Amino acid sequence: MAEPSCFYLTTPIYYVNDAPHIGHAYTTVAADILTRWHRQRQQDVWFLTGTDEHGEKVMRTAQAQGVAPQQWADRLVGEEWRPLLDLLEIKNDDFIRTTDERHVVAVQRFIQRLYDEGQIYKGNFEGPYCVACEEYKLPGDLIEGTGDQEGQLLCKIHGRPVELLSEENYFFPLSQYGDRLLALYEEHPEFVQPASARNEVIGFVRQGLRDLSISRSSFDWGIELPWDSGHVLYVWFDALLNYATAIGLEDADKQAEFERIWPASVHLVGKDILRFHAVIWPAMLMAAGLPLPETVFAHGWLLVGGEKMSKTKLTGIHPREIVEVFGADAFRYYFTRAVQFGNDGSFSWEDLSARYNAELANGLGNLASRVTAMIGKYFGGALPSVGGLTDAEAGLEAVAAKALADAEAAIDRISTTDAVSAVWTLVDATNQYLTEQEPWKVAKLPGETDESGAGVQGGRLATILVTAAEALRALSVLLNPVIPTASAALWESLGADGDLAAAPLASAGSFGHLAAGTTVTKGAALFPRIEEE
RNA sequence: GGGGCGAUAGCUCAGUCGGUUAGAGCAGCGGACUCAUAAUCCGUCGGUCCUGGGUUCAAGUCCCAGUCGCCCUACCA
Repeated sequence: MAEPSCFYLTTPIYYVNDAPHIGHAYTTVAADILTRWHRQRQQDVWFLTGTDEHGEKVMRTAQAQGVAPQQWADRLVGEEWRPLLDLLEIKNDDFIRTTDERHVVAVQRFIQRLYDEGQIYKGNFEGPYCVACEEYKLPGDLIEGTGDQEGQLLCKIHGRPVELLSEENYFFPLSQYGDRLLALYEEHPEFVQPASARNEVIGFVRQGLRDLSISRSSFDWGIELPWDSGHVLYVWFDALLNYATAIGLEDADKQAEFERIWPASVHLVGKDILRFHAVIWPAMLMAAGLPLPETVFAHGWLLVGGEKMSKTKLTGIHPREIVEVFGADAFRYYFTRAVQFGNDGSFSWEDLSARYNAELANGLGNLASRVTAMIGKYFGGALPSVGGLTDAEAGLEAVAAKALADAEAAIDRISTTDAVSAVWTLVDATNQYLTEQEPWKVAKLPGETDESGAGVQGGRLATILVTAAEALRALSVLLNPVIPTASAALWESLGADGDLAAAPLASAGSFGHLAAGTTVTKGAALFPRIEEE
């Protein structure tokens, strides 16, 4: 695969029906880690997130709260969705709302163009409608009535007879795209990832596609069809277009920007909305003659107590609950490390707490602490000059090189979990290196310290501590995409040169970057131990 | 009804193309060490790879049938 000129990654736009939970945060964090990683490679990156605000559900929720839909959306975006980004240290380049003027205008132009080209037709949608559900049902959602209701079809959920209703709608001929979509999946196996998601999509498309009703006339909270003000656009058709409208689709003034950024490198989605992204979205783009995204990546769910987290089952957890106790870095680290990206994974407070203490506090935090403390103790906080290197130093540097290479490869296959695992080998190897080299004992050997007890430049003690400090420098670069706050603190305490964000990722694969004489300070604990409450 | 995913150590999970004695982390147990956030390091205990068939020189891995769990089936990451 050719390296794209711009790494363009999107999260789904989140439905403003309710406040975020850790599942939404999980997606956003993964997206942030991937884009920060590419930026650390000094690559051109664009990272988009935002909110999906139209549709019947938002309208109803707003009504229930006694406010206009726009007010409701404004409130949730202002009080919940935007603050979530700050809470989690998300570094997005843009935030689009489907109620943004730029989006509405571009969507109308886009849909008008398809209409003018004859790619949208008017038809009758007729089907069994459940009044209680307020929606059309599929044959599979119905059961045969018995007794008094013999011969009637009943809604599976409500057990009451459905009515045959018809509605005049506009349709997108999705059924015509089946073959082209299957060819796409075949020719570009990377288009839908992971493989399990790809199989699911292929199986679904092989069953045959139905044309998609893309307008609604029963409510008005949506984007009006420009040629028929009695209809609003189906919310998914509206929502999917955000990925393109945000960067200038259908905007003559932003043509250059659009061409620079599009197509998307990765659309990150939860597996529940995979079909929209892997079936409808490419079909829409094909209809418009636009280049297709490279990859739609479906990740798994966070399970609580073995089940998909859900508000209705009271297992929804607000990200704030975790961040307030453990911090944003820990949130970002934990979900990345503990849940294999692409699979479902269990969340529990016990596991979070255990990993925080074992890996962040005892592993990385304590390592930083012991190294900076010894440089303070033996060298007054001034990094000494190295002496002769042994196999042990070369060995540790080799671990750093391999950690970098493995992590890079993992990021390229969108496995943030594997990337962090690879990086962590350097944390473990450095702790091990110190245990084996025993600098505290070396400090007592003759010739390693002068009369005042200060370490000697270029001695064995100096070499060990500089090597450990170099490993820490590499770690702060490698971990910057994952735990930016702690990485910055570590970088700072090492007195490393320049801006951490500007430190090329490649520099983490080798030692010798810290200048002798650099001031090393033992700062506050990166991850203070959190005792059980 | 149709479809997908999963089941591997007490817990959470890896396991590539079928290939030696099935791995990691945590928890447990034993030891070493004292620079450090009661930390770190080493060793060790621990498995009916869901069940039953099949293919194969060889199956956690492939095929068939089943059990259990979760989910999708067109508006929840």
